Amino acid sequence: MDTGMRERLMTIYDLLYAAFGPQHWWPGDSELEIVLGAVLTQNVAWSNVEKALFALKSRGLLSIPALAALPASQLAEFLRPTRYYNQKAARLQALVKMVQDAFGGDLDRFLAQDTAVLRCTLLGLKGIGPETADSIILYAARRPLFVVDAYTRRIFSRLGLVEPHADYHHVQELFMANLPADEPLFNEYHALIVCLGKAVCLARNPRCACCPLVNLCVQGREGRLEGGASPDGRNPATKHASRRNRR
DNA sequence: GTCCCGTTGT
DNA sequence: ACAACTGGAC
Repeated sequence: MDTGMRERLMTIYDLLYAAFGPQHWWPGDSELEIVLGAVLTQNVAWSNVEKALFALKSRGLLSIPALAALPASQLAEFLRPTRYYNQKAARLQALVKMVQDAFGGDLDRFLAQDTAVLRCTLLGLKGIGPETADSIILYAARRPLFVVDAYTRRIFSRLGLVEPHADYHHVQELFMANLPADEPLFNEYHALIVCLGKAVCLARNPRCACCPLVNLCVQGREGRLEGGASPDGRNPATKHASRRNRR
């Protein structure tokens, strides 16, 4: 384990924690809610996921047998706020039916499987890719797998620690090879990344002026050096400079 | 108009 | 590499 890189990753963690505080993830009352939320939040704002989960909860449908028995078209209506509602309805039902058929509807027993086996089973389902699988494993099964999402890629490529188009496994290895396999740490770290990603390190107009990591960041530093009084951190000089710095 | 805790099939 | 899936909040 590269102690220099470990120090850098922990410094970033400490700065994020100081800025945003503990996040207490996953937001949800049950393991089933975590699993459903992990699928429903794909490419959708969490506020929309909450609407869908509330629609199910208020009708007493937050159980594996109830979800499995629901007509797909009716489930899709409840999932409408989460975009791709037809796809997500079919995929959620495939998931809950698998737990019902292969594990007698016992979600705890499904989640208690060996981590590698669980991951393969999840990845074998349509609609569950690496991020969703790892979210379920970290936040519902409570195993120390680092979750990589679009925010992680964006933030850590802007920090200059990964290539902009590095694949999922490569980014995951940056964290897992340099940090202790500590479930509470991975839980909080990913939550803090999401916090920074949605409030500060935005895709088009990053708010570098109020970023707790600005002193560690290639883009943020350039924006500041080149007269980046620009509150949104976007000016022609910044764009040009960051392009020049790419490999 | 911007942004969103992606995955699949071409 | 890229389109399809295809809603709501600020």
